This record gives sequence, structure tokens and C-alpha cells, in this order.
Amino acid sequence: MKVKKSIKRNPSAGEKDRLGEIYRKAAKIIFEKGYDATSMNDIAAAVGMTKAGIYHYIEGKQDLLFAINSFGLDRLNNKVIEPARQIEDPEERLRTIVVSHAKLITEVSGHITILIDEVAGLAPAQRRAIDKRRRAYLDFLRSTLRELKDQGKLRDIDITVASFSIFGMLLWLSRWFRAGGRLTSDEIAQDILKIVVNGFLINESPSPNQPQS
Amino acid sequence: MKVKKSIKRNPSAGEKDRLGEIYRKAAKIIFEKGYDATSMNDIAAAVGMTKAGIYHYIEGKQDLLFAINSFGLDRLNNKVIEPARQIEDPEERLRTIVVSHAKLITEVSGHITILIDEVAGLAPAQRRAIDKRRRAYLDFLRSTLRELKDQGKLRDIDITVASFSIFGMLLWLSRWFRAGGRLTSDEIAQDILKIVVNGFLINESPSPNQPQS
DNA sequence: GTCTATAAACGGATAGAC
DNA sequence: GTCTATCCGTTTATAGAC
Repeated sequence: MKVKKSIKRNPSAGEKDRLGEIYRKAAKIIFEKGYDATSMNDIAAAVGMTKAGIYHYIEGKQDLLFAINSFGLDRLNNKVIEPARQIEDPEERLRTIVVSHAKLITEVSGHITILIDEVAGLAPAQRRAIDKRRRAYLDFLRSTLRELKDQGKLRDIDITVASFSIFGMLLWLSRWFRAGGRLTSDEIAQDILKIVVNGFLINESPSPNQPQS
Repeated sequence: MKVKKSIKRNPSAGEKDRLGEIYRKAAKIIFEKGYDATSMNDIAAAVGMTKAGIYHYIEGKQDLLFAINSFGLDRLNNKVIEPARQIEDPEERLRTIVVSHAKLITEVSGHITILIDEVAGLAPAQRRAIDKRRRAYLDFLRSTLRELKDQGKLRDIDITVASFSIFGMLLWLSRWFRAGGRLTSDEIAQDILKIVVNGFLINESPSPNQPQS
């Protein structure tokens, strides 16, 4: 049981936040190359240290992956799930989920947010913990769609298909989005919102881009 | 230059199609665990041979990955792209792409169809070849959406966002679909089609599940 | 805290017997 | 065609000097 949790004061100016830097750089490389293809040497080089050096900060490669996944899920929780939970109206809640999740992905630390498939490298107990949190998010989305269906506002689409399809669009966004490209964060989030609103919801008041017949 | 291409007669009854078996089993394991996490030992064990044994059939791990990707793209070409190319009307073409791609994924050999992220392990020339074919598919979808936009049938959504979003739904389907579950291939394909038709197209004649106001 | 050096295990791939 | 045995590079991780 090593001393890991040194009190997390904000690293003051000039002081190096080594552990945080390791997390961020590792997340970026793992996102790009995949967990197994990323060696501790790759990470060390990116941080500007040797492999042995970073073992001073982390327990091992598995724990690093777990920490990154956990951090990403914390972000998701803070930026998407918790704000959305405060919203009573399910339609407004759905809009909030879609837009805030899309923007979380496209805004600065996109890689750290969701490592889609990189749970296979975790120890079983770690993996269960991550899977549980992901499932909780899926269930949250699903229950929102259920409410909408009960209100007669959802199209005749299976809720499982609907929730996974929304997920699919968002997860894939993290792969194709390039910062600084033609499209801004906002434009993309709004377009995906339009797709969801029109594709999933029954619109009594047509959306802005619906032609007035 | 080894003799690889022994004439491919159909293996007659009782005769073993070893190479085909290696491809299928390898595709399944790579799809589940990822390319780098899959060792030649894993594949050999799944086929019921030793590592050395399968090197009699394949050139190496990279070539195995390339063969699997190529085979998947061949399937995509035969079952989705070519049939859709025959269709003049872009709306009908879009419907065909979505439904046939969804069914390709959910029907038997789903894993072999698309190894989404497993191109990093390829040699540069191989990778370019695979990327080129994928991009051709994306361009095909994009040009179909472009035609619809020119006809005023597409909502005010950026074509890039639209095409990637359709892709995202379909690619993610390969991850969450479980054969023999509650939902059939057909039900899923039809639901995704509904999402696309309502989410992307401007419907002059409302779709069946659109409420008649 | 960060390094060099090295241990211990595992990876892809091949040689050669049968 | 399939095996056992083995080569050699790379990987994670650690020991110990500074």
C-alpha cells in the first residue's frame, strides 16, 4: 500500500503537476494508438522522463488505464449527467444530454473523456467498476426515453435501439472530430441535436429548419 | 514469395478449410480483444493448433489483419455498395444503404465485417489501401446526401456531420448487438431506418409512425 | 525524484523433426 | 501439415546508485 494520495493541492505556478501530466499525455497516446500498442516508454517519452521515472508516480500500466477511465467518467458525470438530472422535463433533459455530451467530446480534453473500447486491459474488478458506471449512464438515457415514450412524445422506435444509436453518434464523434477544422463545436452539437430531435421525437411544433408547409 | 494462392476450390465435405477457419476465428478474437491484445497463440488455440502450425497458412500477423479487413470490405462492397449503386433515386439509395449495412452487421459473420479501429497495426501500404476503400464508402454516402440536399430533401444539417452520424450508429451497432437477443435483425434495421428517414430527411409524406395531425 | 541497468515474462517468427 | 524447441526483440516492472 504505497502512499498515492498525497493531498491534492492545486500545483502552484511553476510547480510541476507530474501525475496530472502523466494522465493527460497517457490518455492522448492511448486514445490514438490503443492501450496495448502504447508502451510505458511511449508515455515516458511524451512526459520527458524515463520509464522508471514515471513508476514513481503510478502503480502500473493497468492502474494508469483505470485512473484515466475513471477521470473520464468523472468528467462525464460532472458535465453531462448531473446537470441533466436536475431537469424535470424529459424532452429538455434529452436535449441537454445530447448537446453537453457532444461538446464535452469536442472541447479540449476530448481524448480523456471516453476510451470506448479500452476496458479489456483492466483487471476484472476494475473493469466491473467502469462497466457499472457506463451502464448507469446508458440507463439514465434509457429512462429519459422511457418517460418520453410514456408521454407519447417518442416515435415508434425501440428504446434500446434508440439509446444505443444516440450513443453511437456521440462515440463516433470522438473519432472523426478534428479541432480547428471547418466545423465548430457548436455547429456539430446543434446538428446532432437536430438529428435526435427530428429522428426520435414526435414534433408537435416543427423544428426551426422544418419547412412550413 | 511463397505459394499462397493455391487454387480456391470449395473444400468438399469432410475436408477442412483451414485458412478460412483461421480467418474467421482470428476475426472474432481480434474483434473482441483488439489486434494488439490478441496473440498468435490465442488464435492458434482457437483453431486447435499450435502457433507454428498456422504459420503454414499465413504470412504473418500483419497479413492476417490485412486479409480480414479486406474480406470485410469485400462483403461491404458486395452486399451494400454495389447494390446501392444501381439505384437512381437518392432517397431510395440511402434507405438501401442503411438497411443493408445494418443487416450485414447483425447477420451471422458480424465481427468479420468491420474492424473499426484495427488499422493501426497494418504496414503503411496496407493501411493506405484499407483507408482508401473506407473513404470511398464514406464518399459514396456523402454524395448521396449531397444529391438529396440539392433536391431540397435534406434537413439543414451539415453533410459531414450527417454522414458520420449515420456511420456512428451503424458501427456502434456491431458492438452492442447480441444475436439471439430480444431484438431481431429486421426490427433493428427498420428502427435505424426510421431514425435516419425522420432525422435527416424532410418528409413531404410523413413516415408511417408520424402522427397524422 | 530521476536515472542506469537489468530481471522476468511474453511477443512474433522460424528451424527442423516427423 | 503439424509438431517441439528455440531465437530474438520488446514489454512491464524493479533494484539500486545519485
